[in-house]
Amino acid sequence: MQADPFNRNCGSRKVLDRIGDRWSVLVVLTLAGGDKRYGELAERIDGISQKMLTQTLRGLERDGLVTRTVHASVPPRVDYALTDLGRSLLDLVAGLEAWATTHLTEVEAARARYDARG
Amino acid sequence: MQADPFNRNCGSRKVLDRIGDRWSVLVVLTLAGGDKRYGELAERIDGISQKMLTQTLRGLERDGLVTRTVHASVPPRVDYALTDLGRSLLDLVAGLEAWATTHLTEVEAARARYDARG
DNA sequence: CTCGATGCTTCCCGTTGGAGAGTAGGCACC
DNA sequence: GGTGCCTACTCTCCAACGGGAAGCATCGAG
Repeated sequence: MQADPFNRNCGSRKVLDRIGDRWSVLVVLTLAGGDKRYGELAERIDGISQKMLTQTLRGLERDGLVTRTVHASVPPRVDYALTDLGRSLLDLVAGLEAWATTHLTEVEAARARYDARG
Repeated sequence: MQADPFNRNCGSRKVLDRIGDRWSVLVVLTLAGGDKRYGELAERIDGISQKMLTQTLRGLERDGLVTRTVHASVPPRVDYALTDLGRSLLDLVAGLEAWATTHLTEVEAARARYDARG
């Protein structure tokens, strides 16, 4: 069986959904700078809800992209870090970020043009 | 003002959401092979609803990534194609697809491990 | 003995997305 | 002339998803 993201039942579609997820991209980018705590991630990624941060981290952990380390202290401390697999995604998501920032003005210009015509 | 996708109000966040969208990625990949009609896209991208296909195409058109050409014939014919801007995304989304397919087995293994521990 | 810190979890509700039926408009066949 | 048929949507209904806020568990500090 060949991997084919265009087939909705292929596992690669699910993988693509995960790595293309809006929050996953930002979490991975944030962890690029080294281990981060839950609160640090929440602070850096503006607009993410606690529920979605937890959910995204669980998904990334399940897929082997990040590790979750609990320190038995009070108050609790949980560190998240990229795995080797997660680090192999870094170039790609950094590329997405770079594209978004460098082509921002072109996209906004296109948008203005489109909206002007209606 | 510097573009920062981590800020929820920055335009680059919206651009990142668009190019990281599950359906946008698949539409762009499909259009990589040349112009496609609405029905061809719907057929190729397994599992997409008509509503989301229309919505995704409109979004991509608005952002200047694809063009929409209506041929005044009966039955109607509408062709979609990538713009230069859209083509500049190709390497990136092809990279995502490649990552998904090549690391599929690793991700599935990680998932099985995670689920086994629970 | 209450407060605060931290990392969640739960509840409520508005928004989003999927499924499927309906629409427009002219040609083609009976 | 009526009945389909074709394509690219558009509309309607409903389930699922995501945001916001509040609750929970733990233990030391004050």
